[in-house]
Amino acid sequence: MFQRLTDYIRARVEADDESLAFVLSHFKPVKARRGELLLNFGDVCRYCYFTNKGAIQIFYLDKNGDEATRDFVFEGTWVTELSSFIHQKPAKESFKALEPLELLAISRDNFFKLVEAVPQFAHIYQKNLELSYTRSVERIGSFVSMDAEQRVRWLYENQPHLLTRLSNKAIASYLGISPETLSRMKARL
Amino acid sequence: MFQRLTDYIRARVEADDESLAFVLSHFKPVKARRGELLLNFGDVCRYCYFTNKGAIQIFYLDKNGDEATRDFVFEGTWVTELSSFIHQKPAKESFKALEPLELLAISRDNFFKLVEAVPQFAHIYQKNLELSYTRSVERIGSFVSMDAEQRVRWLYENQPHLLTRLSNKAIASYLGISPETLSRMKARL
DNA sequence: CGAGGCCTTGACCGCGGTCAATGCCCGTGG
DNA sequence: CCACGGGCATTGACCGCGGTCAAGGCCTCG
Repeated sequence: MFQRLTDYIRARVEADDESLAFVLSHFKPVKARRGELLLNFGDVCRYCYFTNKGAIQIFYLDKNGDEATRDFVFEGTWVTELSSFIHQKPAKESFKALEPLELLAISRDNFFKLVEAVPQFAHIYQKNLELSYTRSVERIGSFVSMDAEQRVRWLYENQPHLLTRLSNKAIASYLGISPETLSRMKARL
Repeated sequence: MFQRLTDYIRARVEADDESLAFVLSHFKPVKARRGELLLNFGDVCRYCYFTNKGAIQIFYLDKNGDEATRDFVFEGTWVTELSSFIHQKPAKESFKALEPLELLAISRDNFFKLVEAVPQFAHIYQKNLELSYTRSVERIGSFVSMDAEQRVRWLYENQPHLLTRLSNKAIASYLGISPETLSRMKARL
């Protein structure tokens, strides 16, 4: 249950058994079925999750009620609606299980207690913020500087694993294009 | 010269005079003229800047060689190409002075030395990462879930100060639309 | 003054969205 | 075991949002 998170931590920081156990003790296992909503926009995001297994779609609803994907999350990474999580205010995004999920959940208070108390945990948090921010910046760049075809090419070259694991519909909404357009472009490449 | 940064720090953390002076001693003043490039994509981003005065455009070049704006930065905030700054590898973005600039620059090594040595500085860095990431996430949401008109409206409602301070051309490239389209939409609102 | 850049407006066009039809896959129940 | 239904992928036809091109006016700065 905690094996993956243990490996994750040990791969990133030096941690004695006691600190590690202390950190792990603040997480509790959570499961979700395919299609289940982990977070519904409008609700407060009470937890930060470490993903043991599965795939999650983070999305907005556009004016037509269609899902507009902000990001995907897979095993070995974290997921939370940071703004909602930090300030415990209503979330603007929703999380949906695209596959059966095994997660480890930690509450806001416990999370920041660990950040204060365990320097290694603060370090992991900092590195994650840096990485998440850097990825977001790249993604913004793709929207302001590329057209639909260039973004599809970019996905093929930089995130090919997404193509094999996710539905066309999900990928299209991630690229900000319609499923039909993605289908046509795949046929042309 | 250091007044604004001093105020900025004091407003965010408790810091004795000695720590504060220690932090400030790692920054050096930099000026730039309107139109000057602070960073050219392909070069390594050697500094993180605190903006005392002025406005900066962070942009990519699209396939036509036009500027595609990832973000704007004004006095009282930080600017760096984080990925390039951390790993000292070539930057994908460029920075341009839209107004005469007064900056305070700190090198990568000094920056992370302060993060390690001064808890208050680490805290400010963490809060900034959280805020920057949160803003980026919102911006990605605007691209996947809104059309051009909705993004213009969003700008009017959430960032009206941009409209008075920046050229239409710059704002259009920030919204991912052409200057002509922005001009037409402004006429209709 | 003149040159260059920006804003605005009009005319045109093409990328990509929408709508609809078809076929496939797969889960569910008779 | 097969029939049925729902969701997704694909393809074609059509259309509209927004980009491109061009012209004219204005402002700034050399």
